[in-house]
Amino acid sequence: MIKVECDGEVLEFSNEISANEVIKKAYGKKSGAVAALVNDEEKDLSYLLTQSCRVEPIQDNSNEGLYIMRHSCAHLLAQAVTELFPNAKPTIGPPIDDGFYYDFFMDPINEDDLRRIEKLMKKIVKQNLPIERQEHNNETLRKMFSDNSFKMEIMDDKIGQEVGSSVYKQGNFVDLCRGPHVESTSKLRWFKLTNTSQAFWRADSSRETLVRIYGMCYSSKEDLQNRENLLREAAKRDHRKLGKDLQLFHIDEMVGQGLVLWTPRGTIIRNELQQFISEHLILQGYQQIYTPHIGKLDLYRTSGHFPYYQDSQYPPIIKRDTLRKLSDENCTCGELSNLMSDGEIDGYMLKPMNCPHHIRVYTSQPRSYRDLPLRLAEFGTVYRWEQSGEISGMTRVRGFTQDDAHLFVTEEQIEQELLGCIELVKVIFGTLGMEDYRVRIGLRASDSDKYVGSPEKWNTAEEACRNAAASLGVEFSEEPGEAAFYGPKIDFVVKDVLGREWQLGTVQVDYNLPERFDLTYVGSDGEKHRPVMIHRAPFGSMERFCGVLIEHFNGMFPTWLSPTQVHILTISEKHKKYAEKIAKTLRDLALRVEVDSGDDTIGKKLRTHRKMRPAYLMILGDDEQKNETVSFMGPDREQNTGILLEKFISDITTEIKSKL
RNA sequence: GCCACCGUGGCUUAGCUCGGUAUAGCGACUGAUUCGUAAUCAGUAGGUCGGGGGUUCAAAUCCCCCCGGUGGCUCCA
Repeated sequence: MIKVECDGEVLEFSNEISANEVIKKAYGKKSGAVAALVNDEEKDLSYLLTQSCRVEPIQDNSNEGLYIMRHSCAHLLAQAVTELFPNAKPTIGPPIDDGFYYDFFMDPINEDDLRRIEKLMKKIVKQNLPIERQEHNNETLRKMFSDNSFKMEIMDDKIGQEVGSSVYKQGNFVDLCRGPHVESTSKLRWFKLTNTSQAFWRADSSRETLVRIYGMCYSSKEDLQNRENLLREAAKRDHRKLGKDLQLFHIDEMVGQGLVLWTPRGTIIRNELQQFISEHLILQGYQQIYTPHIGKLDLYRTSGHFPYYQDSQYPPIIKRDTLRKLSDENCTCGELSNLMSDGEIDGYMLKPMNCPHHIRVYTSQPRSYRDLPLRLAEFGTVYRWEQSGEISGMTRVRGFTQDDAHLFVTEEQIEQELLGCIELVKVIFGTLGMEDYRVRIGLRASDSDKYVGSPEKWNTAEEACRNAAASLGVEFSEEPGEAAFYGPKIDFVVKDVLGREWQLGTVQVDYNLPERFDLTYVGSDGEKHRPVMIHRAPFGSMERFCGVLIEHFNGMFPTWLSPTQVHILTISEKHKKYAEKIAKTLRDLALRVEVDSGDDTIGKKLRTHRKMRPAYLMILGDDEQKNETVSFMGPDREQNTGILLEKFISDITTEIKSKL
């Protein structure tokens, strides 16, 4: 007698019975179950219950259920691929957010192949092939997959020599897998293959290159369509598209990859943001500085950025005389590079970060404990040679301006100063309504020796990071191994419309550079002490932040940020004078105003100007002119007719001042 | 950097499979119109098809190289 607890009731069976039968009995035939939870362990529906236990269904629309379906869908993909491309070797195929992927060792495929594969998958779904689990010992498994070195490698690592494991079979396709899976291919109706890419076996670029095929998979047609709609909508607010449409920035192939040209309208947004930050810097006791865009190689030899990070830097600038001399001596590029690394040749480098310059501002004067914390801030432009394939719009570029600052502090001041930094980030994100961000604390990896600074100092700094994050009531995650080699950090990560995460603000503790530059301050004891540095950039970079902001606001910026705040449209040309008069009044108040008194119809003008998404669209005609009023549509899209100009002015200026 | 795909006037785009110097709309400009809430009418200008090379009597169309973009991979001190 087997007693099975299911849906709060205890059912009794005289013989062993499958989880599926029990669930059907308790929940009916259309339970929506794709797998079962047997004593809290995920099992196939076909799993045979041989003794008393608890059973619950895993629904197809639950996170766990979707995960299982997506995993099964990956198998379905592999079945189709191996049928169409018999030489393809399946490697791994996990479920991911919204779908799945599978990596194959095979020749690259194109879009047509992808559609052929998808078609075959649909056919297999219709065939309603049962998906069966089989248990095998290690020896048998190795025989089964002897022609697939990748699967063999997985077995070497994961399963070891002794233990047997399971495979799943559908039709003629068998895959090494611990499951569970849906019971039949017919359960996998709502999927779509999305794209292919190249990946490396074990994410190691020195290993085999694989063809990765991505797909999405849902439990219902509606969910799949919703996802497709979401992606379509997201594409519309892509900052690269809006940046072009709204004339916010331009990236020109003649200027160079990843080099942003800020157009007049985009520059307004950037300036407003910088102004906003500057105000808060003053409140927090920062001092702003300017430093040049280049520095001597020696500066970066001291900081350690040269020659070690050469791959991600623009090549150095060598003096003309030196180059000429070396050229006369038939010096090769390799020799030149060595001479630079050795310090025998000097030159200049575009700065890949601002810290060394700021450090030299620190050392320009003797410092005492009374000077600390010294907070030096700069909107500093840096240049990094990002891989060409990584560059994208404003979010990943080769030249960008950080809202950077370096705080030189005593050991005891770290926590207090971290707190200030986080507060600043919080104010900025709060003002802009960016509530959907996460805080990540990067800590040491326990097993690595790449870190500089004593373990005691690290403990203090890590604790300070935790306390800073916690005391502000921000939710945060601790991630060991995410720290920089020179100190722990707090990162602020936001998601874009497509769910991709972007790191924006960052706060980092640094024990390394003070050491390398031999920074000191005189303490109250009259002795020299080593300060600690804190790097922080609440926006990260102006480019990335604006890119994310464009998508966040869908191009409809709050009035204080809007490149053009009021667009004045006239009903006919005879209202031109009145429009100019209103425009002048508003411009005198430093409002950004555009006037369209052309001969288009009002309908046409509305259509044209709405495209630029100004904060206010103002319409002026006979009624307004006669009564000295204005009519407008504001950010709320509501029509306001016959409003006194004074009222409009007081409302819009209040709105701008309070950054609503 | 790697794999796949893409690149036609300011923007969107037809043509490319089966080679014979390019299609339309928006925008711009000119004129008419002076109009009350998502496209007034007519006309004009503007491209040699991302760049270079090759095949050919002839290339936007076929081949090669390069540049740029998109999606991923890898990377992000």
